Amino acid sequence: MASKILIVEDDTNAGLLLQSFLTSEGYQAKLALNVKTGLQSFLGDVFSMCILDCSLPDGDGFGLAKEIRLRNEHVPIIFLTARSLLDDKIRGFQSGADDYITKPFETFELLYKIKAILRRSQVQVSGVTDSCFKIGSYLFDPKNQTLSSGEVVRRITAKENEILKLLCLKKNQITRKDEILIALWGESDYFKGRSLDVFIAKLRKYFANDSTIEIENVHSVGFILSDGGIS
Amino acid sequence: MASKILIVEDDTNAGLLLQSFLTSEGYQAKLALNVKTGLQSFLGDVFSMCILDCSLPDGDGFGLAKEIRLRNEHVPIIFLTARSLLDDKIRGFQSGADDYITKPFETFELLYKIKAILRRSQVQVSGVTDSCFKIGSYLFDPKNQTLSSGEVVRRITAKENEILKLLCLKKNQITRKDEILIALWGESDYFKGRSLDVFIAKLRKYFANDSTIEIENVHSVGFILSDGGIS
DNA sequence: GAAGAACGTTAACGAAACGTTAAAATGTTG
DNA sequence: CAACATTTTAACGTTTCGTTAACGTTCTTC
Repeated sequence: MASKILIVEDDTNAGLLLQSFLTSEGYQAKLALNVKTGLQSFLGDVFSMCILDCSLPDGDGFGLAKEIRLRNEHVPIIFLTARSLLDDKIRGFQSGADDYITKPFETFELLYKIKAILRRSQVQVSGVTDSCFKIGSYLFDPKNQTLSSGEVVRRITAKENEILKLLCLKKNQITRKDEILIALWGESDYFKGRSLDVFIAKLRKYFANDSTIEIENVHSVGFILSDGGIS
Repeated sequence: MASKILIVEDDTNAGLLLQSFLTSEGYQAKLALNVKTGLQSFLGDVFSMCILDCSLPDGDGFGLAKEIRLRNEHVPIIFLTARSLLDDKIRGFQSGADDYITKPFETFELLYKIKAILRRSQVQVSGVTDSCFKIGSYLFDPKNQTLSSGEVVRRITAKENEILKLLCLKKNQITRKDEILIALWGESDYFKGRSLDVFIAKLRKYFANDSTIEIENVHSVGFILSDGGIS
């Protein structure tokens, strides 16, 4: 699975160029144009690395780095500095950055830096990344039993967690009812079935804000979790 | 315990200057003047990081880096390049370097790079080494069984220590209850579980002064130690 | 379109889990 | 063994979660 990299850069030209370069190198690059959407993007997915411009229209990269650090202690952060001012570099490192690169930069230089940093942080990320599901605007972390949307993190119960995990493993496909019942209760009778219905209702409520997410029922067969978007 | 840094640099002036600077910053710096003594030094001790000059009298830093990599997959390597040639940088990264810095350099810039790289490589081995954990405003030293806040040092008991260590290793993540029970008692029954609850209550009391620290319960699953950061 | 089965949702109940304090048991040290 | 520290058990109040019941809606079949 390709590493996801978040780019926050207000210069659209430079941003798109960087994005297409990283994509061509086998990464999955997401571009945001300001602090606000940058943070939103960060909260809405799991990234292996962030590349932040120092100066942004609605603030600066340093503040954004701190916000990101608050939420994730380990994700590597690289700064893009227009000037090679020592002061900028130091501010970057103090905000929790791992490295910086001065514009204009040689793309291969950036690529090698990215590789070096990812190599070092891979062990860290791999444990968390593979276990997260993106469901519409929500992020589901079955390991921690959390369902987060932007700033809001909701901790769900063990049973809800197990059911949602099964639904996610077959996203956009039918998850058979008896399959869930056997997996969670070890047996499949009328009452367990009703219990499952209650849990489905609860999950639907959690996703009520996002109209693209649906848990459809397939009569007397099972349920389908679907979100309109591309995962 | 100071981090040991190996410097391999043939320009004695620059080498000594760098050595004394790093020493003044609290590191333990060893200086070697060529590839041969550099490798000897590396093999004769354990270093947290290597800083290599590109051009050396009896070879170059790239070859040395490869030799070092052969023996240690993980030790961070920083190159000093006289020129800012892209080619040199790429050769450096290909030899397994983590970063480079062009001479003449601002010492503080190097210092921050060193800090950033050490921070990242320390996290990796944190599961192995019994280093200290930072928990909010507290410092937890599992080796000495101490929990200190400012001037105040409290010695905690063996069981408290073990439990807190497990929680710290998974900070902001769920530590499963049965995992703790098996690790400490070798079995997981009702009474051991109640005992664990008592210890959790004690730990909570120790952290009562710092409202950012929480030991949350995840019903029938386990506990989460968190200090302000959002998981 | 009528009847029965399956589903959607809400609320209430009770069992199990948890939080905390104190006392009893166990271990340690001089 | 005596004084002390540590751990376990007991006890009691509080919280949480899963199940069930109840009632309404939708779907399927004849």
